[in-house]
Amino acid sequence: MTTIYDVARHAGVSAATVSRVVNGRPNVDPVLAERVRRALTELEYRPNAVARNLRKSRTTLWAVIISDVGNPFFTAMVRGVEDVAQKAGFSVVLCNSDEDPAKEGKYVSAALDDQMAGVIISPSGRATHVNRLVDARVPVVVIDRQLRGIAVDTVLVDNEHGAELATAHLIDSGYERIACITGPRRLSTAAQRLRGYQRALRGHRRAVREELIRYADFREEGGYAAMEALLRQDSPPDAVFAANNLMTVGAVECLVDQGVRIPEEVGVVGFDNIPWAHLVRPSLTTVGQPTYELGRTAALLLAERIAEPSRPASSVTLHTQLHVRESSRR
Amino acid sequence: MTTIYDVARHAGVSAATVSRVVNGRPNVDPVLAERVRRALTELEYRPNAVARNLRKSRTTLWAVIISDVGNPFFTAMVRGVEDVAQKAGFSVVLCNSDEDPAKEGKYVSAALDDQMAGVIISPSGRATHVNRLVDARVPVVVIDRQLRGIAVDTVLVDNEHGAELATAHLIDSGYERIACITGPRRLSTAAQRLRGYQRALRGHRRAVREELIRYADFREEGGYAAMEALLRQDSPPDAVFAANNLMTVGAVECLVDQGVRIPEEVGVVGFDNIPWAHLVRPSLTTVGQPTYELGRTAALLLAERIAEPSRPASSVTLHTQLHVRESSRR
DNA sequence: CTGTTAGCGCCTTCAG
DNA sequence: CTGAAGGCGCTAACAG
Repeated sequence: MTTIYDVARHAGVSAATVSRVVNGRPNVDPVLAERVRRALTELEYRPNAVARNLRKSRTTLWAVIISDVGNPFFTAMVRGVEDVAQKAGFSVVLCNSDEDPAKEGKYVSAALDDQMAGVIISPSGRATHVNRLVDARVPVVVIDRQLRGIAVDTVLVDNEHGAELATAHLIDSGYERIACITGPRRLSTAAQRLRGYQRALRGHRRAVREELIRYADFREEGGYAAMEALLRQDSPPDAVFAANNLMTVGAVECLVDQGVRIPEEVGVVGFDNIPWAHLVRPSLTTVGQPTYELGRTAALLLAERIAEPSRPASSVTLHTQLHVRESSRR
Repeated sequence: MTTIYDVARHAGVSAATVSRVVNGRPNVDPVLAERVRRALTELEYRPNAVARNLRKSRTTLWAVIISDVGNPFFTAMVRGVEDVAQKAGFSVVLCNSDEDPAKEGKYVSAALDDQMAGVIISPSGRATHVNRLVDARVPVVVIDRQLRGIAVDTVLVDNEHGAELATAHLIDSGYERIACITGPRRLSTAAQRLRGYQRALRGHRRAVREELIRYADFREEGGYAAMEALLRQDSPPDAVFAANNLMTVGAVECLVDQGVRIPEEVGVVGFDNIPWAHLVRPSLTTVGQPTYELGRTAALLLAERIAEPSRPASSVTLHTQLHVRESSRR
C-alpha cells in the first residue's frame, strides 16, 4: 500500500504538502503541486480513509436503520437516501432491524463505535436508542415514524389524513361495515392510520366498532391472519382498510383463498404503495406515499444537520395520495 | 469520548492491560481483570472502531455491490448476506451500482479506500473492477453473474437449465411461436438464459427465429418496449419467455394495455421470483431462484475466504425451480 | 508557501 | 503477568 510518505519522497516534498495537494488546499506552489500530482498518479496513490477518519474523528458513512429490507417501501426510501448521500460524498450502510429493538440497539452501537457521520432511522418502538445517538451528538434523522418528547429532525407523511381519505372513499363507495387492520400499537404510523380511519367513520356519522379493528404486525402473515379472524366473525366486514402494503397483500391473499370476491363482497384499500398494484386482479386501491421523496428529504435534512449541528430540529410532513383502482369500487 | 487511557487510569493499570481485557486475551491477573471490567462499565467505555481498524488495517465491514436496489431479487439476496454477516460480526454496506460501470467503479474504489473486509458484487459487465479488488487482495465473491478468465469465488444459479425448463414448458403447453426477451448482451445471465431458451427449441426440433429474440435492459420499461415491438411484428408471438422479473412485469403490463389475453392469446413465463406473482391475474408462471440462499452462500464463501485467503477459488451453482401457474396454461 | 512535529485511539512487540 | 514504547496513515498547528 502506498502511503502519503511514499508520494512525498517520490516528489521530493514533505508529506504535509502532499496532503495539501490531495485535499485541494490553496497556497501550494504550482510547480510543486504539479510534481506531487505526477507522483500521485505514478504511484497510484489512494488516501487511506480509515487513517483519515481517525485523524478527523468522523467518517464519511451514513447508517440507515430500517425495520424491514424485504418491504419495498423501505428500499424505495433507501434509494432516495442513497442518491443524495452519494452526491454529498457519503456512503450508505444499510441496516435491517427487523422491527427488533435489540437488533436496532446493536446497529446504533455500531454506528456509534464506527463514528458514523450520521444516522437515518425508522425506529422500531421507543426513543431509547435514538436518544443514545442524540446524546452522543451524532446527527440523526427519524423517518416514517414519529418519536414523542425528543427534539430530532423528522420526516413523516400525513398518515391520519391518508387513512381518513381511504376510509371515506370506502364509505362513499357504499360499504357499510368497514374493518381496519392496523400495525403494532407502539408504532406511530399504526396509531395515526387507525385514528384517520376512526375519524372518517365519525365524520360520516358511522359507529366505530371495536370488533372491526385488528392490530397486526405490518407483515403479510399478520394481514392474512387478521383478515381470517375478521371473516370468521358473526357479522363479517364488507370492506377493509389495511394500514400497510404487506398486510394488504396478506389480506387479499386470504380473501382469494376463501373465495371472497373483491370488490363485490369485500372492498379493499391499502396504505403504502404496492409494486404492481395495478397488475393484481382486481387492481388495488392504495394510499400512495412519496417513498423516494421521503428518503431524499431525510437525506437532505441529515446533510444540513451535519453541516450545521446546532440548528433547531425540524419536522417535515409529506403528502399521501389516494389512487383509486378496482378493489374498492362496487 | 472515553478512551482506553481513561479506563486504564481509573482502574490503576496500563492501557495495554485494558486492551487485553477488552479483547478477551488470557494471561491477565483475575484481580486486575475484574478491576478493569468494573472501570469499563463505570465509564461506559466503547472501543473506537476506527482506531482499531487503522491499527489492524482491516475493518469489519462488507460492501455488497448490487445493480438495482429496486429489484426485489437483489434485496432478498442482501437479506441472506446480512444474516450471515451479522452472525460473523460484520456489517453490510449496501451499494447500488444501477448497472452503471462508472458507479460500480466508484464503489469499488470506496471499498478499497475504506479497507473493507470483503466485497460481494454482482458485476455490471466486464471484470475490470473486480480485478482491482483481487489485485489488492481484498476478499471478493461474485454473485449472480459469471466473470470469465478470473479466479474468484462465485455463486450462480443454473440459468441455462432454468430457461430451458421454462421454454420447454411453453412448448409442452402447445405454444408455437415463442419469443424471448433477454437482458443486456454483456451480462452472463442474459446470455445463459437466452441459450437455455434456444436449447429448448432445438431440443424440440423447433426453429430459433431471430425476430423473436429481443435484448432489453432487465427493467420494467425495457420489457414493456420489447413486448410492444414483438406484438407489432407481422406474425407476432403466441408466448414469451422474459429473462428476469422486472421485464416480465413490463411485458405483462404491455399485454394488458393492448388487451391481449393471457394465457389464451399469449402465454407468459418469467425468470426470477416475482413478489405476489400468485396474486396477479392470471397468476404468473416463473422460474424461481433461491435468492435468500444465494446471498447466504455468497456470505459464507466470503467469510471462509477472509479466514483463509489462500484457498482456491470455488464456484457454487444453486438450482432454480419452475413454478407453473396460470399465465402459461392454455 | 513549506516542512517539522505531534497526536487521533488502539494494539502489539519487547523488556522486565 | 504487566507496562512502556512505537507506529498504523493522515492532517492541523506551528514555525520558519
